[in-house]
Amino acid sequence: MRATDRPAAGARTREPAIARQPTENPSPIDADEPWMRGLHADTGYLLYRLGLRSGQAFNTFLQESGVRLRHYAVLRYLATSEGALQRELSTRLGYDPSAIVGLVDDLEKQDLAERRPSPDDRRSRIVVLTERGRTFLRDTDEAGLRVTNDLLAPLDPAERETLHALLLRVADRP
Amino acid sequence: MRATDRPAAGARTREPAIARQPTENPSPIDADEPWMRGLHADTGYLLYRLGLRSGQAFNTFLQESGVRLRHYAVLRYLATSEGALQRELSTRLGYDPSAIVGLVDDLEKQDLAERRPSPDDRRSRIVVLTERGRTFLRDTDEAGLRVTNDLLAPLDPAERETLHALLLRVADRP
DNA sequence: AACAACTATTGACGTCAACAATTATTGCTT
DNA sequence: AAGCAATAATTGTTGACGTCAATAGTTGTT
Repeated sequence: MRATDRPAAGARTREPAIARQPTENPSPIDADEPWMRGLHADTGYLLYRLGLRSGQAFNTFLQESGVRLRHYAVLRYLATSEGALQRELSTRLGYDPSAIVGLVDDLEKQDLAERRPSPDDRRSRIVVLTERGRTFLRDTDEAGLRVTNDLLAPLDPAERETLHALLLRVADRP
Repeated sequence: MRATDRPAAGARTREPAIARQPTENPSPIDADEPWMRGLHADTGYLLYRLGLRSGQAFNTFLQESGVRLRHYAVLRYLATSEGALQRELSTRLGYDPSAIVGLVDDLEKQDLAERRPSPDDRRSRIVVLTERGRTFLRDTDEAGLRVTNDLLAPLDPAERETLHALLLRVADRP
């Protein structure tokens, strides 16, 4: 990959370039200069954009359930760990501690999780799934998978597997 | 205010997990249940999370430049299309029309882009890059690539290529 | 006993996405 | 040509979200 070669490509005859009538413009990506490559040429931007789309898809799926993606993430994490300190939820899920407060509040209001005092440290609260939280996860699991499958529709199973593995590699480093 | 905490917390020793909330789906609790797989088992969630990380990385990179990721996206789009209606920016970039207004406002304030009246339709404005916008893209291009490279550090070039191709396939369907 | 570090919590501030409503303009219909 | 639906840009509002600062209660250390 070219690192620092940007040798005075200037002299771009500043064409006025108006009135393109671009209602159905098929993106003329003939980049004679590197800085004018399209947005989709950047993997980071693709990730950003697909992340938004994925989050939206998940949220609309969860919309009927009363919880949102962030709550769902907490629930799923609790399903694997069976009890977690709020501080742990914060660091593992990447949310601010102050955000965890509200999330657990909401989950408690819906009887999907509950706080228990920690026997070791009275500062800490241990958040655990309730029975209703468990059945909620069980009932929504299938539909949740469908959301992802929908998102990855253009890929065949093998490609999805590859994508997942690559994303995992990228993600696994705090 | 820690007055009334957990009133009747008496018999809560082990949670024998009897479904007192009879759902219409009486599936029993098996050993390894699918609904308790980790969050990272879901590609959609991985995308969501990496998208957030990518967006943050881009924003911190752009922070010094005075613009943010959304502005940068507009600029990059303008670099390829050389003039676009705000409505076009809205649909192609996925932002709400009302968001485009503020973005173009900001870009105009910094003399990175400007609105021009459309000769065909007086309702429309054509947004074009200014000369300063072009040099801005040219100057920040290299650092922008570095952000993505940093994000994809765990992957070798071939894997990045694969990932990019897969993401492109997923993204390309409006 | 005093003090620094930590956990959960609250509050404030700015960003951001999703909608509804408004203004100016266009195109269609009659 | 006059009325009317559709459209482009804009304004405003609402709620979600991330970040940071500050606080109360608690722990461990000195």
